[in-house]
Amino acid sequence: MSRHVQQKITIKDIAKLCGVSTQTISRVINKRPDVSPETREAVEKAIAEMGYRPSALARSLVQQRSYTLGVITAGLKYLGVSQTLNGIAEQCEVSNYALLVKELPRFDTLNIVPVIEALISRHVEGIIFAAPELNENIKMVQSQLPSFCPPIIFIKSQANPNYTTISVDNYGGARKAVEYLFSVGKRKIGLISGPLEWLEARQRKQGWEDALKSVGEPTTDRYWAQGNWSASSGEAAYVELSQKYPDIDAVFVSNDQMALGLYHYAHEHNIRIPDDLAVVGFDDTPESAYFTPPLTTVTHPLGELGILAVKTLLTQIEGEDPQPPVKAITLQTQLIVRHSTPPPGQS
Amino acid sequence: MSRHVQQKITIKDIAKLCGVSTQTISRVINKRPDVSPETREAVEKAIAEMGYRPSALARSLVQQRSYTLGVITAGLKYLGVSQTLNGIAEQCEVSNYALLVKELPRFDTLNIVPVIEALISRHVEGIIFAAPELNENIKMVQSQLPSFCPPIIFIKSQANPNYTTISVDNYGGARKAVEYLFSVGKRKIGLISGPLEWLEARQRKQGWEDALKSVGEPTTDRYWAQGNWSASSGEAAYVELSQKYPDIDAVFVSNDQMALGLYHYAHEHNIRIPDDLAVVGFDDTPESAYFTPPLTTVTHPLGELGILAVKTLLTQIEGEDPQPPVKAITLQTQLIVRHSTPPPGQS
DNA sequence: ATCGTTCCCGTTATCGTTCACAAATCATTA
DNA sequence: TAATGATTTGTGAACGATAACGGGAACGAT
Repeated sequence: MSRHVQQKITIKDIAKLCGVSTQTISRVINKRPDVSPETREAVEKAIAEMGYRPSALARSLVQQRSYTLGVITAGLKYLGVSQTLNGIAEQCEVSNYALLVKELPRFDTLNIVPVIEALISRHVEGIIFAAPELNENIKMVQSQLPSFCPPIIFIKSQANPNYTTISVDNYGGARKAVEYLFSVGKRKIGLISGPLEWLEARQRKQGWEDALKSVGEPTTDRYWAQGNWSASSGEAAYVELSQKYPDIDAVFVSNDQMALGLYHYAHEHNIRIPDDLAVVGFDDTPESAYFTPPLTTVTHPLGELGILAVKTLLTQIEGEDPQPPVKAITLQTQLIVRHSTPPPGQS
Repeated sequence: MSRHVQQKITIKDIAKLCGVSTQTISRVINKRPDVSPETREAVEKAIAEMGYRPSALARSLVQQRSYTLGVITAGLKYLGVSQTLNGIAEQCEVSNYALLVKELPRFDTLNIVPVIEALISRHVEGIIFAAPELNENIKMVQSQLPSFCPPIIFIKSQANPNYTTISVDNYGGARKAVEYLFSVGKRKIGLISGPLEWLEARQRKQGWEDALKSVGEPTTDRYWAQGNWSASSGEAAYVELSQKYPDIDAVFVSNDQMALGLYHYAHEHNIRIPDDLAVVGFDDTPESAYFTPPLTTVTHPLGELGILAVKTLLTQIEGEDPQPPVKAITLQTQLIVRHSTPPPGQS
């Protein structure tokens, strides 16, 4: 089998060509001061002419540093995950680290040992676990981590005394959404949640519950239906809600796509938004501003999440402290009021 | 600075522990037959107990094979790119290759030498260039490729005698869309294109032009406005079209998001879709089925694109032929008729 | 003339693994 | 009995680079 091995040019070739030792070449490559200007120039010329590229692999081996991070994702094809990955990738470029991506076959893949091992065997210096927390997957992962594991950060998962986590304030975002609906006079505020296996879905649900409780309209498990994040499930969930609770006058929908499904149904059945039914989404996808009517929604700083994960990881890796403190970072959300809800102050 | 070097366990530690040579350990790891059952068992036990993981780095170095692919992307935060990346990542997992991701700072980054070098220095065995073709970027890239470069595949770029390309039949998809609009009685069929710097935008525009020409309704550069793929630009482009050509009765919009922008305007101005204005999009995003009315659109097999890229690359890498033939693969699209156009047969 | 610096460069060992080959052990056959 | 073969194991070099150390040359100062 041809490996396209293409007779690599190594540091030795350059050394021979220049009539100096490999060490001198190494010094030039690494821009060390102790090389005479003439030698340096000659070496640089040879490097350029031969098209020599130092091997990061060999360097990693001897230096015991790979300048590589690993990220574990699931559901890359969905917008949320990929936006976070985008943040991670961008920050890696900025910080000059390479990025190794492992995609899990499913959201709730439990046996991640081979995945972690693949990363460790490639000497990543840190790992970002960017698959969503659902069921007990994170616990499983944590229990499976090998004893010698590089620093690892969990994105979007519950704070934990042993591991650094970076998440979005789903709870607060949901509360803001519901409190706003209340402030504009809505009283029968339903919830279309994501699948409750998902931590994010539970957190948003809790925000909805607590918001209503705090204004004296407890839900007692009513006015609630569950979707699976997809538009079609959002539509189905609303059908369920409107049948069970015909007096519903607002819905907090756990993501924008399900809200779109709801819109679809509303348009077909002449339900006026926001007059008959106010709607608040979650995620602030770029499209949501162009729904009809434009969707009031909660921002979800997915890209920042990734950027911050890399930055945090790098401070751990490059920091002095061999046992850096565990942090639990939470990013705040923001309510974007558009026209699927009455304007502020109205009630 | 702490590197968390964590006194790695190496093959030597295991060898010492078992009282055999490292070579024997290597044989066990690689499941070679020439080890006695007892030794093998003892070694396996030691490996498990010590939590030893072979170093893929060291292995890559000596074997001159890294089992790693590199992918160069731009605009990961957009759904299209990330779906392709998803396909690539999935197929890499299946084929047991690692994946190194480099994200370009901009779509039209011209100097990609450092990016390619970063990949080569990490000994990737193949490269997938998955940034869209716009302006002359691909030519630039190709002219910059170092003489010793692993096999490279260009996704979504023009066929080329020197490099393997994998693309989607944008032209054919556009033709199908326009021909369908014509077949249901629309005659003044406009185009909202993407930025013409993008090859994909040009190809779709060409499909629109040729389709109209072939039915005797040449456009002579009329009935056309340009957007930038975003919903807001789609809205603006339609405003322009409808003012210049008030008799317009259909639009082929180059992606679903711009179509959403158009919808937004249409709803606000009581333009009935499809009666007053038929609309066809492109991409078949999951949301498009939940637009009001559900959008007729053209499928865009982005995930397949990635899967195929990896498979093709691997046959080149693992194949016998040191100079595998250049291929130009084109994936077909499909028109999905929903309710933003009249049903078939009507005219 | 001797010494100490500074500057420049080379030597040797090392990172963790595999390859090619050699050597040892044991059983089998002439 | 010795030779043959099969099985199992070890040895040294190599992959491509860097770290640590040492040595020679040139210089000024004593």
